[in-house]
Amino acid sequence: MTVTIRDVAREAGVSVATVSRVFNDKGPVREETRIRIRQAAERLRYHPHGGARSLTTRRAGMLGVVLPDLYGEFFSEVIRGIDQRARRHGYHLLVSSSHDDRAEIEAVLRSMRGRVDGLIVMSPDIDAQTLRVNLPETLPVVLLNCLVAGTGLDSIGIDNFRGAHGMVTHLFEHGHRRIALIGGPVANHDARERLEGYRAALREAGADRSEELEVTGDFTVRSGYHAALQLVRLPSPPTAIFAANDSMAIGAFGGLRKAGKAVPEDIAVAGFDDIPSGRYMNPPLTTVHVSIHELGMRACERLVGGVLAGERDHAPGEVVPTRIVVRRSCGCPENGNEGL
Amino acid sequence: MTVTIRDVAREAGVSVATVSRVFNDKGPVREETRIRIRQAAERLRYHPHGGARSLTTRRAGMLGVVLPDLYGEFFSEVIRGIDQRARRHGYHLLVSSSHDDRAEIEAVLRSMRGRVDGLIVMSPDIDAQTLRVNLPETLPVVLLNCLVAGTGLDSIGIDNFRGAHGMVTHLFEHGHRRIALIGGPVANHDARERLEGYRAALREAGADRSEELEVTGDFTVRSGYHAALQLVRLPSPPTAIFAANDSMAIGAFGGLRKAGKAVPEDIAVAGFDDIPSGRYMNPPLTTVHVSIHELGMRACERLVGGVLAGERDHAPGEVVPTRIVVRRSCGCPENGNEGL
DNA sequence: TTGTAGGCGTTATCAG
DNA sequence: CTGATAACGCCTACAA
Repeated sequence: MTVTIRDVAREAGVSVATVSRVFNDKGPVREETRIRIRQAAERLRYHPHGGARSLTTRRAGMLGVVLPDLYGEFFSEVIRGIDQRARRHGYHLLVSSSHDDRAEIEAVLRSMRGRVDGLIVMSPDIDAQTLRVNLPETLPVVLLNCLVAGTGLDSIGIDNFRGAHGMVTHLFEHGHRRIALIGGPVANHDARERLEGYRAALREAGADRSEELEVTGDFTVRSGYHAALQLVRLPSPPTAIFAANDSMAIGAFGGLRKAGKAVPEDIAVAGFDDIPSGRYMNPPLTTVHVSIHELGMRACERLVGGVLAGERDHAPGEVVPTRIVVRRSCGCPENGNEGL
Repeated sequence: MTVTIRDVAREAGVSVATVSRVFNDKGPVREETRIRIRQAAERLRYHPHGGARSLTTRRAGMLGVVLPDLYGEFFSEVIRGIDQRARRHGYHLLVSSSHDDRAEIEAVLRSMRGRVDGLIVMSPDIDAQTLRVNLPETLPVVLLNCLVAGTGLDSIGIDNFRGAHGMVTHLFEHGHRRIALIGGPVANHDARERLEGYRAALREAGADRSEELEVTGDFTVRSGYHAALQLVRLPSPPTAIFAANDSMAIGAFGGLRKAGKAVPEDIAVAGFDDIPSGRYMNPPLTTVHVSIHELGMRACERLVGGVLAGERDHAPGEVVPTRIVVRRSCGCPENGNEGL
């Protein structure tokens, strides 16, 4: 059916070993026969079979990426970061979304076995135990934005606490006393850390803290919209809203507009993530910048570093820093040139 | 090193064949031994080796996706659409960005060989000839948004001409006589079709047509920004701007704001693609809706249909339709409930 | 119901 | 420089 190395060998009148040498630039081959083999291969339209190759070399040249979903700018960016680094090291990406379904993620992990040299897993809800059971011990893994609780697994994440803490403090310093939070899903790791950062900042600053100021969303634009509506209807509404991600902040824009409130004149808004479209909003969105792209790159470097070097002594739990980007939506004087 | 089927067989005191049967639910196995094998496998933490398996079964369970880049909402959406369909059919995705570098795309294609059961290729600039040469004949391929010119390759794309034509006509019908275009890269297939749609509509309507109204961008926000600036400075500036994609339209928003022009009061703006963030702009962006997600799904279905059925008689060149979505940025009365 | 053996397409080790 | 040949990990007739 398919044309194999054997066919080429026969066509060129040599052994398979020699053909293999030619296609791998390994070992000596007389120039003359090399050419003959190349020609034979071309004539037959032969292409080496990657799968078979990796069976013998014990190297797949492939990195697995498991994400909860493939939706939105965050994932797009993280994949891009990983990919960029991966190809630099000669790897391809095997991506898969798990939809956070436990059975499905197990299936995904199993199917990765024997196809990838390493794995980057982002699955905010899955417990690390499930990971271990479904993976061969020898497969290097880097966790992305997950709980690390005691597992020996390497990981990398965002400095959520500091980011949220910093933003809330910023709002406080600019006069806001009632600062509301539109939080993410309670089960989500990042969301929890951002919530804690928010609370800690409020506590330290001595600002209002009440349950009614904490609304829970699910990271979607829609949920931000509704949350904002809910907040403005409060007897004593907030003067500032901090959304746990940009999508919800953008949704909040819509809700506030709907409610006849101007941003930032009536209510200040800030987000988290710094997704690309945030800066093109009107007003441009103040947010906590996370270099998602860099997060992906670092995760990949970490994995490849581990794979190649077989190191086991990274400090597990690397955290990438965040940075506050002040644009117009919080009504504070902008501190940089974050325009076009 | 790694634990293989042989180890399990030994541990359970059976032959490899029996172990294989258990793991594939194929052929009869006594319940008792089945359990014994399962336990042995668990004890040894055995996981079947996908690569080896696909070597014998001649099925990789994997679909290759080759994209020019992984940047932005378009690619994110298209991958998502493909993935959703792929997993429904039991396939995983092997994604790779080619960066439109000819040498690199060849490397990618070669490395896909023997790892995937089919390929979805989006590479607006690569000629189909390059594809053929670098791929085994037997590998099913679906082209995405590419030139199809005579190649026997299956393909799917967007109805760019009709979309652009429709939007320009819409603007004309609402009183605009000087309608500018911010076009995409000349080498890009979609961009060319959109340009033609724009010109045809202008011609048919009898609106102004002049070179100065056609500015070339590169599909980035930044290029839209500069293009808009250039257009407003014209001696006789346009009353409407049609950008060949949403990103450039969003950039145009910025440029017009900078120039002190109000959208849509001073100048109407429309885009193409209907990326998610467009609807959260202020004003919300009028655009040509393309179901990118669906584009991905259809491409995948097409591929899988071909792979499974071995059909060779699709009508090649399927085109997914577009739809005009009127929001506030063009200043026309909205025709639907495209709000939140 | 289970085992044996050949093969999937490559690479790698040794002899020639 | 080149050629046999044994892996690589698994599946699948065919035989028992």
